[in-house]
Amino acid sequence: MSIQKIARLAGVSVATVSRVLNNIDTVKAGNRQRVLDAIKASNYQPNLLARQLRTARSGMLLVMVSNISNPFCADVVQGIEAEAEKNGYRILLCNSGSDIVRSQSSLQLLSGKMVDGVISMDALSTLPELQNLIGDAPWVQCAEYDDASAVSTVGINDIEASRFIIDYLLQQGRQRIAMINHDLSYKYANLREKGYRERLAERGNDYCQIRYAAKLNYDSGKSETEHLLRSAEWPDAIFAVSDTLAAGALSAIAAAGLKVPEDIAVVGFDGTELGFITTPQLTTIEQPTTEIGKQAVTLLLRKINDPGSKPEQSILDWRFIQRASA
Amino acid sequence: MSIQKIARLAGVSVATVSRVLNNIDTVKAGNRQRVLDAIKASNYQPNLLARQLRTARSGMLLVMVSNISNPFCADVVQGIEAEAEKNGYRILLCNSGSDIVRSQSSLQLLSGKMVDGVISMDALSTLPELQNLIGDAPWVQCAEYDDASAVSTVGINDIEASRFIIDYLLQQGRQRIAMINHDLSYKYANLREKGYRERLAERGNDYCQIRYAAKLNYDSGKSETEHLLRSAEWPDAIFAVSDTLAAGALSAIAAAGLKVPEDIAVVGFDGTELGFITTPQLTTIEQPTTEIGKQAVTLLLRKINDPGSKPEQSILDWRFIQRASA
DNA sequence: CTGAAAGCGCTTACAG
DNA sequence: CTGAAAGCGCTTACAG
Repeated sequence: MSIQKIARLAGVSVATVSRVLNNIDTVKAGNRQRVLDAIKASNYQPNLLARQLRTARSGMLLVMVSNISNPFCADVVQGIEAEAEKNGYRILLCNSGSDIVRSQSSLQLLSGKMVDGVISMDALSTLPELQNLIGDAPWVQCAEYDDASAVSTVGINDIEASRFIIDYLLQQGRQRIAMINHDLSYKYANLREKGYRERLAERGNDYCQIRYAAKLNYDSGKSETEHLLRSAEWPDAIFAVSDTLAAGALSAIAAAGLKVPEDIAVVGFDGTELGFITTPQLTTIEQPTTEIGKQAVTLLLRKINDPGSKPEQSILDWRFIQRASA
Repeated sequence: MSIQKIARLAGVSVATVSRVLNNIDTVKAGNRQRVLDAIKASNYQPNLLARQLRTARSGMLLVMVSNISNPFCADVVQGIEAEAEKNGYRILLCNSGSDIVRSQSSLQLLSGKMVDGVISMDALSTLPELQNLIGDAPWVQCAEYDDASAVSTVGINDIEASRFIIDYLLQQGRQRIAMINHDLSYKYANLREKGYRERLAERGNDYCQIRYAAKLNYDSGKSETEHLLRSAEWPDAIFAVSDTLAAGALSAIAAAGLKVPEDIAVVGFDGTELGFITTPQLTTIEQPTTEIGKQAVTLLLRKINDPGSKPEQSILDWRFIQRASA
């Protein structure tokens, strides 16, 4: 079923059908009605491929996340969706699983003109293989950074947040603060680790133990904590870079027969709903999650509408939330 | 940058460039190399819109979920992705938020030929507005059913699982079993409620209280439980149709100063990781989550490759998991 | 082994 | 207010 057949059915030209489809009001009422009738009668649906090929505009934004199971990601996506919708854009979500082949395949949607721009929450900038797929297409990094700053980014000041946590834990009298970090290919992981190391050094504390979680989930948090508990010198506090990891840490600690926060304090990161579900509830850094998503869309649309505009860096505020775990 | 320009650069016809792009091996080595060089030199990326318009095949599957924040959905999606990837397909995820306008917009990807088929985890079949968008395009309902059975479905036997839970709770001596269900526009919600009602009636138990959660999340579970606790006759057991709701129930019960399972037993549904995170850990029904996703893809591809084939209903096994909450 | 040409289904100046 | 025609960027018989 094509515009051709509708035109034939309605006894008008394809141009007129197209005008009706696009709500161009120069069409005479009678003709409009006949087209509308023909469309209804034949259950015609316009071919988006043809339309977008012609107009070179898709109205779709690609969102690449490494892992939708992480509630933080899901919350950011919600912000993205809300703002995109408000501006007449639709979201396509791709779960990269941090897999380069899958990321590559997703980005073909961009280079292949199926989407108008991309918001990524993954460590793409470290992957030169992907650069030529992105080219200078509209792109913003969300809750992650790009060193070259050739791309717009939105996030929080990770170093400061990290330093704040260390200060807080030291103030509570903790002596041996361990960190459960994410893969260092993520820039935010570097920054949070920097804050951790710097602040401990400044305070003359030389206990420093860092584990790197393969994934930001409960299981990784649990097994990395088990590692920490097997080490010679136990930590008396754990700073996990995501609430999901922190939830895993709590489990491991409980399974070892230890108490939180008495024996070991645990601090999470993100401020997701998980912080209410765990026992004890999580002390954590709250990110302005949906706001990050909204801001990302704003920056992306600015770039789409004015391709010549300069990349922008947007830094939003975080908030420390004290609950029972530390 | 188009195939035309590459052809000009390489001094061959567009047909030859196309052949190189599609790995058709009739191209003479010299020409192939010149095309490859031209592609590299100009960082050419094929336009997917044009290709797919021409071939009428996209290699993409649309997955519609009502809420990616639900870990059950995320797990099913993982199964879908794995199986799709194995068959050379790529996934596009759309988060409908149970919003009809958004669902409609997503389904245009199907009617607009941008994807080859759709797997939905949402209650679409109850929405006649969407039927004409789907038409007879390849479609499978995942963890949800269609009465007309004009569509393939994959899921578990919800009635049986529900009856099992009731039996278990009665056996434990529970007298007043309440249910926190989801919106009845979901067929699975109907089935589980049917199991609940039927079994209670069969056992001569006439306490029956049902709350309907607006969303399958922690917050809804919590507030519906608060409602239950305000009612005249408190339940001594709560059957929640998802682990997320059950997690909310646990919070509300703890906040009311009551103990689980001593005062109130709680049973969840799905068998997600959340069941390990809550305190106490959740007694729940485990669904074969990733398997459901894989099976959905299998059925969908069968339909795509043989459009004339009949819809199939696939019923997988569930498992009762006893943990501390009931 | 290769190229000219048709065509996928749209939109959009342009002319009337 | 409307239609004929060009063209978006590909693929694919067809002829050579």
